[in-house]
Amino acid sequence: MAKKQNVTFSDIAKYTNFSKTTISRYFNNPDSLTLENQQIISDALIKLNYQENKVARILANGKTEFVGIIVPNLYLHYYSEILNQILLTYEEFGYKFLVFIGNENEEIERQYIRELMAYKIEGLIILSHTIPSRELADLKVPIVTIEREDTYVSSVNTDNYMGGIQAVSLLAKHGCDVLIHINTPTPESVPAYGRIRGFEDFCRDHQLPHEVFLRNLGQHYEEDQRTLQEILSILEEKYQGKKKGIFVTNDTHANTLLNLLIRRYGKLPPDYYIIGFDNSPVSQEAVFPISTIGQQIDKISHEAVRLLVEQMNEQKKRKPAPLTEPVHKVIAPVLLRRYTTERE
Amino acid sequence: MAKKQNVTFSDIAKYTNFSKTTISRYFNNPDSLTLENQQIISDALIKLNYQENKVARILANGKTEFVGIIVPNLYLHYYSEILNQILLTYEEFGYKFLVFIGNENEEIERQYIRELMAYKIEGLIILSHTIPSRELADLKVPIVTIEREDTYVSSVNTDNYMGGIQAVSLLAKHGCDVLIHINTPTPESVPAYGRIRGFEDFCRDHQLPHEVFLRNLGQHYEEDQRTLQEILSILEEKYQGKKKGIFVTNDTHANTLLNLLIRRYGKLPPDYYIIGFDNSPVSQEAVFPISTIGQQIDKISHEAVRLLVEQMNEQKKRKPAPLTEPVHKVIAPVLLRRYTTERE
DNA sequence: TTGTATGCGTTATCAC
DNA sequence: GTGATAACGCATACAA
Repeated sequence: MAKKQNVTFSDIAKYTNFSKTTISRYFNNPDSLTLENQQIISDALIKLNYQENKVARILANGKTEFVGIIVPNLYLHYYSEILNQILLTYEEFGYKFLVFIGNENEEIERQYIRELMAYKIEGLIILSHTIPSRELADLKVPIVTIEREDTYVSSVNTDNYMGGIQAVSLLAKHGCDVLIHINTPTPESVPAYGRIRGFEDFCRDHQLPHEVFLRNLGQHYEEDQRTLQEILSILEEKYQGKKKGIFVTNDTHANTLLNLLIRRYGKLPPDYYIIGFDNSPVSQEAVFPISTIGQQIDKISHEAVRLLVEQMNEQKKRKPAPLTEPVHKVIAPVLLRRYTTERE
Repeated sequence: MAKKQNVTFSDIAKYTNFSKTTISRYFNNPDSLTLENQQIISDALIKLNYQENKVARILANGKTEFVGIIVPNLYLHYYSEILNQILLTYEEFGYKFLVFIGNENEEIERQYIRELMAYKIEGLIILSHTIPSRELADLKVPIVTIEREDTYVSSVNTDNYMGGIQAVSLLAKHGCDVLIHINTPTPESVPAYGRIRGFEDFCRDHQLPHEVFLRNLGQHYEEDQRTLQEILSILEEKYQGKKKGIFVTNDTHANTLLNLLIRRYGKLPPDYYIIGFDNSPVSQEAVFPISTIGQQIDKISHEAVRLLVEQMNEQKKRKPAPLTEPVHKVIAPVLLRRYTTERE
């Protein structure tokens, strides 16, 4: 028996002696049919083995239910977990996600965006840092960014400033003699800069001895390790005998630092207090669980999609009233005390 | 000035005094136009600010260039890295990816697949374990699975058997008195079962004392830690004074085991040799770098997409000749010797 | 409650 | 090298 082409509304209409319109209505507004006729069509669908075609539907009604996502990478747990949580919102909102990895290349990312636009995405979520928000705002699509420069577009970010305060104040409360912050050089326009500001403001306000190390980290593990070892050597010499409270800007680097100490001393020496940021798995799975400022990734992701859905729904109205001002949502971080600050 | 609707081929045709057909050709077969006319159209596109609409193109020519992916989760680095590598193949092959998180729920995953089919995906990559390959094979789409039961569908897997052999033979070469394998209960149909077989075959063939522990791992870190601690207690008692070579089925658990030893002894005791599996970041970032059997995730992912593209291209021919037999590709793992086996 | 006619934006077929 | 016309499969205004 020759393989038939795809079954369409026409076939079903012919088979059931209804019109295509009625078949369409069966899917989009079943209540407008009699129960009896619903049953007839329902049976026909099974008999003919109908497979719906959403592409045709898109062309007809303009709603793709596609959302584009551009992530810098999935190597960092933070990004993969954000993506994880975003994808899970399909259950709640029904949007399908077209995902691209950013490549850190502006021109390539522009091409990705063009491609996404060609597929008529209804909204866009951006985590990569390359394209300025000024440019993103010009795209005629609702946009939400997460933890990146967001002057001209809506966004969801962790309250990094509060996180910085929480971290350093915990260290201060434990009576550390000197407060250290280790971070990478961060532009002030990036939300994560708030961690540095929070740290510095707190120390200044409370007149506490402190020092900030800004070094390029995050390229390769071995390199990061060397960089952190250098910082450690400086600390050992400069603050010998003092109780050192170290706020590291993420758990991965906090873990590297912890490991350097353990390799040297077989334990975490009593004059070191460490706290990281993110609550990524490594903070729990370290030899000694690392205190950290936990980002609520589930909330961030959910809020980002919710915000986007809101704007996408607005677009679907007869007379859409797009946002006049970008909306910036801020999610509070959570302080998690673990061994590296609470071991006495 | 009123916002115009989307610019279409009609508008361009009108503007340039060509027909829609010619505009279409400009995109799909530019060489069939004179250079002069190409220029005219090219200018018009810019002047009118044309944005291409691939949805309409899909409806007309049937090629969506969509590939569906179902991953169990992105929490495990293995999965997120596979996804990462798969997404990167966009550069090479141009396929767009619609990604779903599997949820470990058969019925939900079936719904995801229906949704993907409704969007006329050209191919499907499956990493989740819930739906039997027998059922997957019935979908009228090219399919490739990765590291899961694959009896009736094409697949790409690591050579787990060889990996098991490599791991245990390294431990044996170091003169371990007893060889231990820690794993979760694994059905024989899952490729990862090869690790157990490799371990057992090697030990049997060389008549080496050995023991396999099959325990439920991978739920929660604390629980895994308890389970591994129990195993450790057994080993300490049963094989006291003996040189123990332990092959753990993944790096995460190998790291947990290592941490338990370090917390107790402040170092890795000389009678313990440990090797993991996967070469995930944690194996490098552990206090002492963990030897491991590295999965070549880049190769696995690339090969999976390549295999899929091959089948998708076949489908596009006038008279497609689908595979009569599923193809099973196997990627060799790589032995990585690090501190936990090489520290003397 | 159901049907008719038309449109969505592109590609394919067949002419010229 | 270019054009007219008919698909592709569904949704929607309007009519009945």
